[in-house]
Amino acid sequence: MLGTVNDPALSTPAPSSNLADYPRPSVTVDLVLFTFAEGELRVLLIKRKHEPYAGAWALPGGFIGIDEKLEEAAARELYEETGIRDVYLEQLYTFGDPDRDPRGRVITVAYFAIVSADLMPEAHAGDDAEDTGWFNVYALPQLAFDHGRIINYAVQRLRYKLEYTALGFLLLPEEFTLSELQSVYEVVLQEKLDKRNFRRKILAQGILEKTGRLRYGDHRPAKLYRFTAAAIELEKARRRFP
Amino acid sequence: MLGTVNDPALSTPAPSSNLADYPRPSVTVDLVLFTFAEGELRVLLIKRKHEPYAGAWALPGGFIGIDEKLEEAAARELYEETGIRDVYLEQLYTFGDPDRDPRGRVITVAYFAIVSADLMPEAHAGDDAEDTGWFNVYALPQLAFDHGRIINYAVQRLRYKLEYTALGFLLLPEEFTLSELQSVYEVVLQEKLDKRNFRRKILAQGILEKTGRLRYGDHRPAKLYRFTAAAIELEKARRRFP
DNA sequence: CCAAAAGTGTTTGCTCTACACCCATGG
DNA sequence: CCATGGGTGTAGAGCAAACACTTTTGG
Repeated sequence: MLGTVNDPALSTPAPSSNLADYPRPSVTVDLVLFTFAEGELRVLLIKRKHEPYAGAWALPGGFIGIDEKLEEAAARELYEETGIRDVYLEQLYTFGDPDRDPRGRVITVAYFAIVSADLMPEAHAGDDAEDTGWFNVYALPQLAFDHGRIINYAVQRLRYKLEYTALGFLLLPEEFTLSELQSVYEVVLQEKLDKRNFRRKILAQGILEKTGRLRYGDHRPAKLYRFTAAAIELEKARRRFP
Repeated sequence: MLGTVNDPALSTPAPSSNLADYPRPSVTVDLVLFTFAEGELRVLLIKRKHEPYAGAWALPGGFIGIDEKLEEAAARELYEETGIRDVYLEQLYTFGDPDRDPRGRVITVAYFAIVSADLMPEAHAGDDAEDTGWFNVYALPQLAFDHGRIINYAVQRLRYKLEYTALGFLLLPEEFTLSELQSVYEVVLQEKLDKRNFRRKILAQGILEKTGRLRYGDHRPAKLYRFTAAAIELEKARRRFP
């Protein structure tokens, strides 16, 4: 039999169906962190410093601590590898095919995360990363492990969330124009939307308010909006797949 | 350092960021298997033979094999513990709080499953179970571990699936009356539906066909329907959260 | 013939879609 | 003054909800 019961924090002596009777896989968390900047839907990747796949781009993530909740591990790994904190986080899916990692059996619990472009502190590479970068979701480099598949899955989830909830605001800065918001929807859903219908629908939900400020650009200035505090609380509480 | 790399099927020698450097949790799969019988939404439970929680009711499940896909492990455990095979199966959520199992760190990947009442062979207790039984979801006994929470989560997912897909048929026998189908929706969604609107909507989808047979009961006989083969394939392929 | 479940249409309001022109500013 | 994106309303179609009575059988 391989391994031993390795949790010092728990006391019950192991009885008949002993954990030690079963080989144990390694378990990691990986994060798909989205943001929206310069008209692109972007995902955060790190360049791996170590084998396997040293030098390849991969999702931030790592091994769970033996006394750590899964979501805590996800938040910790993100912070350690990139310096980013306080993002919207929810569990995505668990990927566990036996051959997904050349080192052995590694099961990964993938998390889905969103950060606004303006709250996004400059990502900086942590210990396990040579570099970090934001990549356009529709133009990704070759990825380590099955991370391409994980990102595809996360993009589907994001589309779904945008169609059925108002979580789009998490991707944008605090203030934004309606055209910017529409652009988020168009880029994520990959379809063109009618301007008048989009505005009517989004305003009818009563979750936006004018900030009173204007964005000055090359031409006619646009009114700036923000999501109301009430709407933000409501959406965060809702989480249809917590 | 605890443990060793324990996957004999894979060959790459472990390089720098070694799996052996991290303590490994145990990983199990648990299944929430639903069916619908006698007007009740029911879930399959087994009575545990071993500690911890010996004698308590729990979800069928067990440790994953080290070379086994997660979904395969779920199907295998279900078969071993109950003799049931060939069910609709999809991943539900991964529960991994550090204190959810008194034996130590055990992460469980929960699966969501549905079987028709008629295909359901008599469940028989396997090696790890003293007994098995179908329980009304709305009248459950005390459950082992965090299995109550897992079932709640699965019921939410089932409601969701019924509202947005036509997966209700998986819960019923091959032939059923429209009133029986409506009753599935009412019991799962916990709301009363209008008979005429329900029938119109479900028939408009074009996924049902008359079998030509009738169900004779106490009173006026009801026409029997089945789902068309095309509709079944379509729904299985769709899986919005695969 | 009575009890009980099966079966059947219409009206109304709401939501979604398609669609085109004027406005305000910077250069 | 012109180029550019910002901003606005309406008509028609399709969908969802409310609502009550007749039919068929078993006992």
